[in-house]
Amino acid sequence: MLNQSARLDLAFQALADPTRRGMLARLSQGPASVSELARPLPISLPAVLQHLQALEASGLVSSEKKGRIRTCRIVPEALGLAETWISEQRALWAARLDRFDEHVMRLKQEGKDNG
Amino acid sequence: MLNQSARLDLAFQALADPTRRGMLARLSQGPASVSELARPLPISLPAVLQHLQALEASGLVSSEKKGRIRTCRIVPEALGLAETWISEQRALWAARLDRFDEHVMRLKQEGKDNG
DNA sequence: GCGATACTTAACCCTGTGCTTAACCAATCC
DNA sequence: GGATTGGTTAAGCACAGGGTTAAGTATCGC
Repeated sequence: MLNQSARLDLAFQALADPTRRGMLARLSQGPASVSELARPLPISLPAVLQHLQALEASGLVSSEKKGRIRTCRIVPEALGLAETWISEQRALWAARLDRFDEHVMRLKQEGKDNG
Repeated sequence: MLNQSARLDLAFQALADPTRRGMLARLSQGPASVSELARPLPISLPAVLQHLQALEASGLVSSEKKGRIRTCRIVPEALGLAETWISEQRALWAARLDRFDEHVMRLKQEGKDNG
């Protein structure tokens, strides 16, 4: 079992590559086989496999093999983890900014009082 | 000037490390000096510097030096880019899921018609 | 000025990532 | 059943990432 932080590592790392984001974008329009994913890409099939493994390790994508073709699909919940982390950080930051605004206003007020 | 994809690369890559996420979390509560960022971390100061450089390269953090201390702060807009990309993907996926639901319903309907 | 403080740079090490080619296995197709 | 298609594994290579120590530079406080 992976802890939260390790899962975020894998998710963000998976997202940090344009090839993998491209594969993800393709998959967000529907399932695809490995060769379908590879077709638009300028790299070899084994390279695509490795990217796919990174995506699966991160939980962003799942796949299953039937006959000789492997079908890949997006796992939507996984993106939620990353999105949640980001929006939490933004919330924290926003809360601090609010306090800072108050602080600035107080400073301005003092400026008026003294000038 | 960096294009969108390169900026996403840097942003997600910066987020893909627990040390950097920790620094970011610290900074979301307010500006800090380099040594303040380093204090809770089990690594050397140069290592912290390098993480800081990664964060600055991604645009997530900015810093300025005054006297001998460098003060680092979050750049809130930068997180928006990453968040936007994720939510766009989710929107695409959701749209496809809707179409899939329709499809399933149509299939069910046909099942009823034939059975 | 002198020592302590706060970074910064440089040089290096080890591991991980992204890619390749070559060879291999397993389902289809004719 | 032999060729083709779809995927997989293995081996190897180049380079980037994350860490170290050691040595430098620029304030600050006395």
